[in-house]
Amino acid sequence: MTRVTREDVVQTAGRLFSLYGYHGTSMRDLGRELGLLGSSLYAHVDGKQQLLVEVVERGARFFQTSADAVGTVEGTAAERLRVLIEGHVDVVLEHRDEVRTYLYEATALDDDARQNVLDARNRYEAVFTSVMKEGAADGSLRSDLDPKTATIFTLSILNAIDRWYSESGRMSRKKLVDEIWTFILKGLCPTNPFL
Amino acid sequence: MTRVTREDVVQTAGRLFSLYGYHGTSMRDLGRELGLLGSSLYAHVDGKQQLLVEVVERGARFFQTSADAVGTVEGTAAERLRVLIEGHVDVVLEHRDEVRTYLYEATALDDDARQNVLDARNRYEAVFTSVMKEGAADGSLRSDLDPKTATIFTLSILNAIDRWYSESGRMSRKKLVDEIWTFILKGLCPTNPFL
DNA sequence: CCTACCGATCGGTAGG
DNA sequence: CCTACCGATCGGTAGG
Repeated sequence: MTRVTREDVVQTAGRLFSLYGYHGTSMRDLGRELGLLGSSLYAHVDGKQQLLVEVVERGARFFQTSADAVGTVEGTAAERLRVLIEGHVDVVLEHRDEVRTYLYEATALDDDARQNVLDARNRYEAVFTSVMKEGAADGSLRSDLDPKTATIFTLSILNAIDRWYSESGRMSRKKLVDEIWTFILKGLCPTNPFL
Repeated sequence: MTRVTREDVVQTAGRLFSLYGYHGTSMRDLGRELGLLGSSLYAHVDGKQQLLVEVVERGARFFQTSADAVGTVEGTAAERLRVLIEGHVDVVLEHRDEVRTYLYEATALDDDARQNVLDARNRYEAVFTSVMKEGAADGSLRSDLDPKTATIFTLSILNAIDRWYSESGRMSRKKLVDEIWTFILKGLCPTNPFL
């Protein structure tokens, strides 16, 4: 690495935060990873908390960008849900460090920034919930379950992916999405006409 | 609190670890919470890492005890799965601090203890996977899905409960289990004969 | 369980 | 981006 940029600092911070947590990462750790002293980082950033804010904001932005794109998708609500799920999986697997930090280190944020994260999560969740409601209306999804609860269960599966899935394993990303889709749509029930 | 016991120390450590993380909790924080100095804690425990090990082990033990009980349940695999799910929900909601520390702070454990946690998780997961396989065999669950993947998805939903569910909210614990059960069994698909 | 303390490490700054 | 350093805090110990 010839020259450390601010971008390098933020990215590496994301990696260390996702691996060891915010409180488990020192500015000296971060500097060492980049080949410079901890104190030299302050030429690039204001402080440690700013790094966390920036990494977490990136995580939030990736998800929101994915959700925004679904507004333009034509078709049934079920089709839009499929697109939402694909987008979520892509975000998790392509921005693992930022996503992990966003999901698990937000508690280390100062009050204002933490509230922003909660707001962002609620906005993102609301997109899923809307689609669930639309699905009940257009008949492409069940109408008798609580859309909010269904959203939470769906996101629980999606957010946990980074805790077990490895792209180098025997399950491809497409297969992963298919498995999720089948599980969420059809469930474990055996006497299902779609089998 | 008249007299601080070792049990008080471990329990309070669990609470702080679950709230602020292992690295976000100092021995002085823990002492303050108990009304004594950080250095006084060493009359009760060997060190901070020992506290983490103990809290995490409790989390693992609660889950394993729940899973062990299902071995005695008669009936179909689907019925045993339902019992496993009820047990998991009970453990999460009755031992939130230990469970959160078990799930999210295991990375702060020393190598040996962390390996023990991974082993314990695999043992517990294997109970679910066995039941999924039995369900494929006895016809009470679908036979065309990967039992390992179905286990992961189910546990993803169950483990995320502590991140959103509040016992003081409008959803009772029984209703929660019912919602999970319906979602996992029947999915979001509308044209289902069980509706 | 407190007093008094240890060496190590923390986030961060001044000045170049 | 380094040198040199700051006050604060860390996990932990000796001795009572």
